[in-house]
Parts: sequence; C-alpha cells; structure tokens
Amino acid sequence: MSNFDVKQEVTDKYSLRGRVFHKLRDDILNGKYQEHEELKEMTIGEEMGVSRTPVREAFRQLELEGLIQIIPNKGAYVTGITEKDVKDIYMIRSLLEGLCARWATEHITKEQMEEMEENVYLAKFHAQKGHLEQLAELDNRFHDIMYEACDSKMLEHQLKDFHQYVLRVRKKTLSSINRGPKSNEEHEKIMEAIKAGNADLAEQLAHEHMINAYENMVKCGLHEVYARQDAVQETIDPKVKK
Amino acid sequence: MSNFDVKQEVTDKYSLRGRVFHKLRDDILNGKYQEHEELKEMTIGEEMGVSRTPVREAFRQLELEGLIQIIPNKGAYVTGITEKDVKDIYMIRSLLEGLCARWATEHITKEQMEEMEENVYLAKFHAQKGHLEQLAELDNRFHDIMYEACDSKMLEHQLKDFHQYVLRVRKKTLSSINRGPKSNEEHEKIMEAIKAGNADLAEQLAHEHMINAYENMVKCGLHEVYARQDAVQETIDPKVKK
DNA sequence: CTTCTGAGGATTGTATACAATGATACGAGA
DNA sequence: TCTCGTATCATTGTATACAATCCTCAGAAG
Repeated sequence: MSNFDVKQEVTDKYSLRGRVFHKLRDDILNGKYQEHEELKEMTIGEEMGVSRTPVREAFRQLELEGLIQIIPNKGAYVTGITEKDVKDIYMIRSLLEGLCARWATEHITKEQMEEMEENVYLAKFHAQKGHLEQLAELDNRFHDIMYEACDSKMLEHQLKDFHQYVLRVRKKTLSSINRGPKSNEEHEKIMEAIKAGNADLAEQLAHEHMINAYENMVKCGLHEVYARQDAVQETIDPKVKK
Repeated sequence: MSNFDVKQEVTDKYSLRGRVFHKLRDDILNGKYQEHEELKEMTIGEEMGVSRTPVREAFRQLELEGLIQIIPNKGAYVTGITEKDVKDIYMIRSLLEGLCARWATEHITKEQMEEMEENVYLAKFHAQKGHLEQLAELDNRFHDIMYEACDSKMLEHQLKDFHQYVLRVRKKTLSSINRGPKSNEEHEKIMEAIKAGNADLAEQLAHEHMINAYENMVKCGLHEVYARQDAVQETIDPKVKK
C-alpha cells in the first residue's frame, strides 16, 4: 500500500485549524457565503471563538482547495465557478471516472462489492418512494465506493476533489429534477459490469454516466443558475483583479 | 475568460510565506531534502531568516500540494512517491494530456502555435548537439505551452500539478537516457496534428506520448531508483502512521 | 465641479510569547 | 533484567502584539 497520501485530506478535525477548515469548507459548499464574498480573518475567528492564526492557516488550505482566492494584503474571497469551469470539470471527470471504474473492476474487494450492491438496491427503494435527499446521499456514496475500490490514492484524491467542486452546483440540480432514478439505473449497470469483471464496459459506462449527468444539468437549468452570478462577476472582477 | 483560478498557484513570491513556499518546493523537487525527512519549523525559519509563522503557512500549502505530509503535533515529513504512484500518475496524465491536446487544437492562438513550433525546432537543434539540460527544459516548456493553449484553467492546473509531481522522478531518467530526442519527435507530431486542426489525432498522439514516456522510464531503471527508497519506507512507515 | 493628496482607519503580514502535546531518558519496583 | 511511570525537553498549536499595506474620504488646489 502506498503511504503517499497526495494532497492528503485535512484529517485533523480536532485542532482548531482543522475545525475552522472543515466548517468554512462546509459553509462555502452549502452556500452560506456568497460567491465573491470577502472573508475576514478576524470576523471568522470571532465567530468560531479562535484567534486569527488558525484561521489564516485554514485560509491557505482553502485557497489550494480552490474554494477561496487570497489576494495578498487585501483579502480572501469565495471563488466563483463559471459555466465553463463546470463543463471542463465534467469532461475531465468523465475520463477519470472511466479510468476509476476500470481499476475498480480490477481491484474491488468483496466487502466493497457488497456495499456497492447494497447502495444500488437501497437507492432503488428510495427512488420509488421519491426520497430525493437520501437518493442524493447514496449517489455520492456510490462514487466514493468506486473511488476507494480503484485502489489508487492518486486517482481517488483527484476524483474526490472534483466531486466536491461540483457539489455546490449539483445540490441545485440533481435533487430538484428526476435525474436521481435515472442516475441510479446507470449506477446499477456500472456495478454489474464491475461485478462481471468487464473493465472495458465499466469504463465506458462510467464515462457515459458523467456525460449524461452533465447534459442533464445543462438541460435542467445550469445556465439559469449561473445567469445571475455571471452578472455579479462582471462587476466585481476588475476590482478583484488588482 | 474564467476568473476562477482553481487551486491558484502561489504567486505571492514577495511575501515571506511565498518565498518560503517556493524555496521549500524547489528544495524538495531538487532533492535537497530526502524523502521522509522531517522538516522542523524552527530550523527552516532560521535558515531563511524568518519566524515560524510564514513557515507554518507554507507547510500547510505544501501539504495540499502533496510534497509534505503533516502529522498533527508531531511534524512535517517529505512525502515518498512509490512506484505505483508514479504509474498511476502517468496513466491519469495520459488521459488528461490527450484531452488537453484536443482542446489545444480547438483553442490555440497564433502566438502559442508559433512558440510551439519554435520549441520543437530549437529542441531538434539541441538534440543534435546533445544538450540534455536544454532539451529537458524545452520538454517541460512544450507541455506548458499546450496546457496554456487548451484554454481551460481547470485542466491546466491539474496537469501542471501532475507535471510537478513527476519532475522529481523525471529528473533522474529523462536526461540520463536518450529519451530526449525521441520525445521531441513525438512533440513534433503532436504539434503538426494541432496545426492541422486534427483534434482526434492530437489527442491520440499526446496520449501515446505519455505512455511512451512512462514505459521508457520503467525500462530505464525506475525500479532501481526506487529500490532503495522503498526499503527506507518500510522502516519509517510504521512510525509515521502514528 | 473635478482632481489630487494625504491622514486615518481597517485589514493583512509577521514576530514573539505562551500552552499543549509528544518523545526520550532515567530510575524505581517487580 | 524487564517494565512501567514520571520528569524533562523538544516541537508543534494557538494567541497576541506589532509592522506594513491598502482603502476611504475629507479637504485643498486648479
């Protein structure tokens, strides 16, 4: 096993810096802070009852995670994601998810396979019942299982990173439309391909799964979601650019 | 143009933190610090004449860049890269470089095209003369040009990240073997495909280019390079694992 | 009325002091 | 001799103090 935890997750949830990091990340992903909103070290620190030091360190990490942008001697701003960024991410992910499915086919363990089957089964149940919340949760988990099963720390980390990026956008579309059930059907096919040991098919299906997810997102209002934000961006950009 | 500088480069070269970050990164990539060597905040700070604060912040960033691993309350260690990590990186890169070549074909500017042609031409010259140092430099630059030409901040950053990872390994192999000239021939073909607007071919060639680079590396002693380090790793791992 | 300028305040950048944690070594007891 | 506990020290984690920078806005000059 590799001991090379590339871009290791910030697992240190119990240090102040770790707590600040995780809380800020969640807040940004959940939309508590608007895009392009300025984050002040002191304000955040006071809110969480800590000094500026751990906040600053968390900021540096969030910057590399791509969630905020720090302009020297000026401030930290929540990053905006443009329509094109989302498209690029999905194109990149479609390739990597394919590779991941291939490797997962080759390396998945018995336990992981079982969890995957359970996941698909459960999701089918919630789809029938119309439980969108649980469906979204299971959808995320399905991908995580596959990332872990591919047995590559490098790839796993890349994909988890991307997955996180699009969560901000996905939250607004997946649960609102009936992509959920369709998505799970595709999961089932991917799972079957993996179970059958058909790496080529698994790769192909996972690849298409991402393309479909993206196209559905476009069809169901990605543009609307971003229409307002792009306008805001236009006005703010010049100032931010220093 | 996107204003979303994902995982933005640490461009702040003039703050102390920025300088520490860049110097440490260079030192690690250049092998000044051994893999698994412990980096002490105070020692580094004294060497560079700064306090621990900017050093700590640089550490947090280097951790997310994957160059060091920080164990809470214990220390920062230069990460090791296993043989499998290198292989995974090249497999991932082969896909992304292909995508990059495709997008570059669609978006490359006149200036970028000219620089690319110049690059190949110059490299051909240095290859004849046996200037391995310049050849390696031009090789890096060729890829950078393509990353920029693909006109995707997301993809560009991903690839630059990976490129950097393997630099540590590549330094030991590319310049030592006669891969240089062969590599440049492949660059030329990729360039021609891009110039001809043949995206499919460019993608294919760039993909193969990576595979070839990896296979050459394996053939030319990747295993030997890592034989020693893997041994060291075995002994250090348990301690590091906390 | 517009434009330049500079003083003041707000915010980030860095250094230092203190707290908490982990590693080590030594000695007592079995 | 071996093991366990404890004292001590080295190192990291956090808070605070101070320095540097940037932004704002009032006021003077044109």
